[in-house]
Amino acid sequence: MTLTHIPTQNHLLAALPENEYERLLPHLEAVSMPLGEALYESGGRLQHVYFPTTSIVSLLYVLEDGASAELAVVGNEGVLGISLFMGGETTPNRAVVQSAGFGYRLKSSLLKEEFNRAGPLLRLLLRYTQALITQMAQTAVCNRHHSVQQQLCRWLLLRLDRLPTNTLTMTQELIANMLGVRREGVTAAAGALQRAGLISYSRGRIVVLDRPGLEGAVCECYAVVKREFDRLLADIPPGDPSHVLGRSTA
Amino acid sequence: MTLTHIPTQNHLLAALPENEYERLLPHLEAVSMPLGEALYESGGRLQHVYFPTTSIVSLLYVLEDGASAELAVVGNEGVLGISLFMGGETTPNRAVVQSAGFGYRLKSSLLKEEFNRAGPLLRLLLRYTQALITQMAQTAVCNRHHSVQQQLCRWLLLRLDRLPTNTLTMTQELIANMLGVRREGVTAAAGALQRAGLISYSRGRIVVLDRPGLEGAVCECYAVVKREFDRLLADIPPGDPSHVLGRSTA
DNA sequence: CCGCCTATGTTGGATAACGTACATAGTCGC
DNA sequence: GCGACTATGTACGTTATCCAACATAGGCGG
Repeated sequence: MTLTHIPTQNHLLAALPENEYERLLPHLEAVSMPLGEALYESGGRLQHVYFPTTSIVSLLYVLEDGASAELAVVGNEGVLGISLFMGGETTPNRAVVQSAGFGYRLKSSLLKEEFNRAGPLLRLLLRYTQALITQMAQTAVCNRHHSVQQQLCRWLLLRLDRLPTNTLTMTQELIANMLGVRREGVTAAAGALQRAGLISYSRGRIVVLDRPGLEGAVCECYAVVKREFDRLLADIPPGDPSHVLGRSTA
Repeated sequence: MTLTHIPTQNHLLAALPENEYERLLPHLEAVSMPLGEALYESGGRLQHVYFPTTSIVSLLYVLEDGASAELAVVGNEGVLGISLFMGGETTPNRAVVQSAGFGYRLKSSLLKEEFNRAGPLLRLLLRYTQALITQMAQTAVCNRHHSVQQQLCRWLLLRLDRLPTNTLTMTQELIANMLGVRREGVTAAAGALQRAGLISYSRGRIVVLDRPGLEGAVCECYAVVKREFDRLLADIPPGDPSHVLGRSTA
């Protein structure tokens, strides 16, 4: 149970060398991240960077007319608030918790201090940022060229990779907001996937029945992003329990 | 004439403190960047970062089926090859020269050396990278929600900002590749803009007649990107001639 | 000047997604 | 169990973009 509240469940934190991690540890504040919470708003100033452990956060852009689109999704492989260390302080989009859970946060001032050491944390965060850039780029291309159904598959798989279960809690209405399409479009695409036996859903509860099947129905965009994340964050061990325990008891 | 070959025509280089700039100067190699040249291919390893002075480069993503889309455009305000300092070494897209001109390049090894100093160059490049991220994000949203005509306006204005003239050399076929739409779609959109008296074009030569008019026809995406670039790179002086001469004669 | 090549213009039909409206059907609280 | 609410399903016509094919027309070389 205590395992659900250990910083090294976040892959970036877990990848830090022992001494770096120890230095950071006293400053990492465990936070609950409830569904729907906005970590930051467009143009808003962040006070912390967030390292999700069991939550999933969506980077959304909301247009003036209210239409929206998801730019990227961040889970325990990543961090929120890159504009703090990139130097811009703010960024013109929103970060909204899409799957409730926990995470750790670090005060902006502390992060910058760490960053100025130009040590492993900097290299790690920049590497992750490049992976995030790839995800955003792929989203741009996918938006242009692929069908709603293909994009829905990509969307599902990106979340599946960041969850311990094969069940997602998310209405078609909200999915539509994120894909930037109408709700009916999602209904049609989801219906087709259900008829194909790949997923099953009812009232906001989506169960993935056939992951390989989904991977067969998705466009190339998913694999490209996954491959880049794997490549860029290869030296970052995913939550190895002994590793985690070793640290938490140290 | 010699002014066309001065590194400080690139805004990033111009923004470096005197001593930093002087240290870099001997290593900056002037290069011609002819139309159509690929600075790097998808997944290809870069040997240099490029600082355009009079050229414009397009970051393109090419899908497996040959369809393509532009992710961002880089001119004398920026730099190409961010994956070298972000740590990924490669990136899954192409960089193609869209408007012939000149630029300067810096060996990858030298850049990393500079980068490890964690000085002004690092901060500058990261700041620029955030601006680039904004441009890519906006492209993703624009692809989803705005019409071909609006996107064409955005495309034109982004280039206009990076050129000393109001004339672009680019066929509708190539524009279509970059916007990720059909050539006929560009013909239709360009025709409408021409009838509205905003542009005039013939055989690959586009003249912008009414820039304010274009700005009225463009979607919000252009202004968002421009505002972010201005904000993030505000302390970076655009090519001030005396500044340039002062340095080049120093 | 002529022919070729390339850029642009136009057409007609197909498709995907949109906007609106309304129908069904779980789920929750009383 | 009943009503209200919310999620999902379905239908309509509209629009934007796509695909394919072909028509003009500028520019360049011989």
